[in-house]
Amino acid sequence: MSKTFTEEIYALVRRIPSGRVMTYGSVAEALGRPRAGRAVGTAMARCGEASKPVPWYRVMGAGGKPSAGGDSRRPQKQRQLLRAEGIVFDRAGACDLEIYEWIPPSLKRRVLEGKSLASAEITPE
DNA sequence: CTACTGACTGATC
DNA sequence: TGATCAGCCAGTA
Repeated sequence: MSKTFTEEIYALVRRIPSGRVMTYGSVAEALGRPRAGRAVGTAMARCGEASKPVPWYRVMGAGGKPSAGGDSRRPQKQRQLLRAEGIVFDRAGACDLEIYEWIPPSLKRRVLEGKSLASAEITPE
């Protein structure tokens, strides 16, 4: 039970289906720490050291735009990989989270029980 | 234990 | 539309 927050992040990110994405903030929120988006970013920066591969490119900034973080080529590569999964980006280089953002089943259930099910219901498929 | 560091985010300018 | 500022966080030195 001493799984580190980072490991939980990797586990969740690995569950994101192809063609779907999550934001740093939503990942943190899904793990019970709505204000830990920054820590999520730090973890993604080291996902290469994870025991199993992590689809880091399926995690982007809150605006639906790929994150930079120093390397200006990463966002480009990220978009390329996501487009290969069917995701479409607008001229500003952002995708519509209302369509592609994935809501973890466990969290989705909680949302439905609560009240606002906004984006949780309009997810495709 | 304290200090510093980011692939964050929303508000401001 | 783009740059800056100030909170928030877990991991690392």
